[in-house]
Amino acid sequence: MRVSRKQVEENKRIILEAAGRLFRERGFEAVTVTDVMKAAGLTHGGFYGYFKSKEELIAQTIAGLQGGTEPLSVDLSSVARRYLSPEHRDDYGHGCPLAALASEVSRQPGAARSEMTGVLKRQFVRFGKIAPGADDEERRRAAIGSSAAMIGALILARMTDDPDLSAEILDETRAWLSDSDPEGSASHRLSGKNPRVED
Amino acid sequence: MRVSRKQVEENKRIILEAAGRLFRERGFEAVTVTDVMKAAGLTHGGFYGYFKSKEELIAQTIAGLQGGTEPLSVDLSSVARRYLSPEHRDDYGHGCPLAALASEVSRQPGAARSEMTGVLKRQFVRFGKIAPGADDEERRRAAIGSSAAMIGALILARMTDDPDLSAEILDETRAWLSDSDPEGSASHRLSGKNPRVED
DNA sequence: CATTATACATGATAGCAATCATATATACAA
DNA sequence: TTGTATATATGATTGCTATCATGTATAATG
Repeated sequence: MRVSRKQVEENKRIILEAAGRLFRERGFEAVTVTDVMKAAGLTHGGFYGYFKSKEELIAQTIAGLQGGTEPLSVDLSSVARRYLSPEHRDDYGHGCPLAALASEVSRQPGAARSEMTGVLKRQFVRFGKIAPGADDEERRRAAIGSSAAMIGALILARMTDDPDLSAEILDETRAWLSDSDPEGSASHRLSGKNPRVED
Repeated sequence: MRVSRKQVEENKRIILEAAGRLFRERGFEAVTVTDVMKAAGLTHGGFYGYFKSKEELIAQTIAGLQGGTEPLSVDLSSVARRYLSPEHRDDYGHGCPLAALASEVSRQPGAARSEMTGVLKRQFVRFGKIAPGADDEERRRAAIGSSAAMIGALILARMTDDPDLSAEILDETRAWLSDSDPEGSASHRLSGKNPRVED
């Protein structure tokens, strides 16, 4: 049965939201078109009215996964505390799309990769604004490095079946990010001076 | 036709090697049993003489993927230079199993996860021996943090379809790892003092 | 050398998933 | 209100993949 135009728009949003959650939870391949439609409260048949193919669904889903675009108002240290928390680790469905999907996207066709590249570029810019560093170059470097460390740590913490090791990865990576150099000075990578953040 | 026992042993090694390469290149799901057997120079039928299931093949493949167990004789900085090189980035098939497969392993059943956990633990121990730090605790922290950063960076560099961004991720993460704190002191995370490494 | 066990090939089987075909109910236009 | 367009449901279809069944050549064994 036909539904209203507003409902169609709403349905598309619901489908993309369901896909975003399911893909992050189970990956692209393990999620079927039927799964997505069912999660959206519809049946599989209507799918091709919305998308040309599953491939297109994947690309559009990634395009919609861009986290908030408003500037972060906290320092990187707070971001790391939340990012590297057990809660985030255990919540694939609502967590960081890069940690959940970057590996799979590597093996996806063009559109998915370019959409996810957009997500990544925005992430670096956002982080660059709050990262410590004397100039823009240093801040961008810190944004890239600490993003890689956080994403890598989350992936590893999710991978292992050893709960102690998983917690250790989160905790030690967080500490290592805040830590400074091996001499134990007071400098902190993530909480150092940053001209753009007021205390 | 039956083959010699030596040949059987050899065939199993060839199958596992082919699987290791194919899985890292394309992931577990995209590689079929037939693909693996063909790459090993056999046909699909014989597969179940070697493995109870594809799941078992995956677990045994991961078990065989443990990189060298001999201690690293270089410092972390050299390791990072090779790990974060374009050559490693482009060689999925022979590269780091953690970067290629950690995300997928998260969604695999128990055996695969525990085998990969073993790979990870050994990696931390190996890195801990050459990581900078005043004591074992600091060195382990550095091993975990820099592993996470390198693996995360490789995953992101492989994901993006923007060649400049990909190179930037590798280069900046390497520099960030060697860099010290935001104040620009002379300390270096990866090349700092390490009592166990002689120059 | 004769017998037996077995590794591998060929060829099902069964199930699942993407995609397509068609029917129907209903929003929308007139 | 009437007619038409279309969103969705139901139900193929097609192709792929894991797994199994069977035959056969040949290594092992005595």
